[in-house]
Amino acid sequence: MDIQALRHQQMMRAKEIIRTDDFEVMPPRLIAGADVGFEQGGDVTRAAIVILEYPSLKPVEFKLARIATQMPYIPGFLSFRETPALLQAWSQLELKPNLLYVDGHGISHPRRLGIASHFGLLVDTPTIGVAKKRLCGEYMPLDAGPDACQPLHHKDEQIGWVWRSKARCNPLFISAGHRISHDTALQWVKNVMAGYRLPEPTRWADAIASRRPAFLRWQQDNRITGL
DNA sequence: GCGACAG
DNA sequence: ATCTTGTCGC
Repeated sequence: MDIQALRHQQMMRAKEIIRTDDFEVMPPRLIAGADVGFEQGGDVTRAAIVILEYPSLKPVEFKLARIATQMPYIPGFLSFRETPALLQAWSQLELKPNLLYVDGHGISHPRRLGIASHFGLLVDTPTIGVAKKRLCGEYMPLDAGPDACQPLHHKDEQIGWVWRSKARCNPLFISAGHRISHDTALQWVKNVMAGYRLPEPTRWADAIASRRPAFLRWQQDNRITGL
């Protein structure tokens, strides 16, 4: 694989990212979370996308895709590794969300094309990047308390937010993905929190992609009750 | 040259 | 990311 070519592709596609609010529906009626996991020592990539209703935050559909892993993990090039599986899960969905939360960075990326931005561009849908670690940029130390927030900067521009979503937890790195502004991205993460460190769409997608026991139990229960 | 480095 | 038990703190 040619990293130089991928870097060039990122720089070109980053120019297509829309950083202003562009919701088809405001507020969105359907939101979604996307996450990727791995099996068998990394040979198999597993992508989950889950659709939730807003504002109830109840899941109404989910799809899981499994494909052979395409590429190794290289910081800054995550989307080339995870996007193929995500696209497959996306294509199987019967419902399409008005807003999608992606596990990883959006424009808070060295070339402004993290996985949330790249995937948002591919499926032409508003996206928000929700990452658990910094990839690039600098920020002022956060207050100890909950709800502490600082802008994330890189090369003299704001690329996102560092926000403590829950007391005594490490902060989240929130950034615009595609077709959304900084402020709206942060606002819509706050709008879908339910008392945990991660927003609900991300939490559900993670539970599905990683086969969490809590999700397997939920799935059993709802087959019986018919959801 | 050295350190940093989403998932 | 994934492999995994107990443990500390609210």
